[in-house]
Amino acid sequence: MGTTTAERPSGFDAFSALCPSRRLLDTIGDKWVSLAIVAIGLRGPLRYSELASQIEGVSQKMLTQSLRRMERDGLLARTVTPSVPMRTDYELTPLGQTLLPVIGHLKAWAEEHMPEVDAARTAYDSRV
Amino acid sequence: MGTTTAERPSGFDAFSALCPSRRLLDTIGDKWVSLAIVAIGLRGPLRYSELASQIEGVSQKMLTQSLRRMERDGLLARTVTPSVPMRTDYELTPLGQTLLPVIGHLKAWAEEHMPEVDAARTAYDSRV
DNA sequence: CGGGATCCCCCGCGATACTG
DNA sequence: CAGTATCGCGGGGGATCCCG
Repeated sequence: MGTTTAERPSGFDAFSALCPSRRLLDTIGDKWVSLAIVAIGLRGPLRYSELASQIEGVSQKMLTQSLRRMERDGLLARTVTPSVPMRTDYELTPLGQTLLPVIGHLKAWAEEHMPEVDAARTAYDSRV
Repeated sequence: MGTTTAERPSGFDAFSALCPSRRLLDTIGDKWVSLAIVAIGLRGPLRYSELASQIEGVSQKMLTQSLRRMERDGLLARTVTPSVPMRTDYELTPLGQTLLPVIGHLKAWAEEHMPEVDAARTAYDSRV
């Protein structure tokens, strides 16, 4: 409020400590959330176990927790098929789909610029 | 390596647990890193104190830590002017500038879609 | 298969104090 | 002004067990 940021037509500003958009920014920037969005977005609806194997190294707890939060935030839809054994599918909602390209670029940036970042680190570490 | 992800010309894949790009993804998705990138990118070179006031609620420790990591990763350049009192300016490197639009969209998405997310949360919480 | 519930440990992070 | 160093705790997150 006090500090004038450029324009923010939405009325939300992540620079503000108490603005809810800051929390949201933190959520969508999360590692597991990002990978889940991209995985589901690229591969269509995915089952829980497919997500777990796709996102290597994610613990059961973190995966479930992330999926729940994303469902609550309206980013993805959960469909349970009560067969035996049961089956659960996750897919992006229209809202989640608008986030896909954004996060897709983030992940792509990390993969594309890894060599440059590595070089920068080596240079930085060799100094002093 | 085992699981085939689409294509990855770079050879890096954040879905892989040990791939360094996963750590990088985690870094650039960080709240403080994101806000710092956007702040510097939008306002030109900024001094330490300007960043601190711009990014409300960030602690000295986290701000310094984030800036150091970003400098090491080649995302921003640090210029120290040894006057009295001293002065330090941070600006984006060319590499950091390529990241700016990506993170800018992330922050913008959070601010623009906050109402929809809020509505989704209310709907979710009212069920059960 | 797709989770929920618990335990527990580690360290991220804030608060505080000091320095060039 | 722009940091560094240290302490202390809260909770994020892994491991484990169990259930529908």
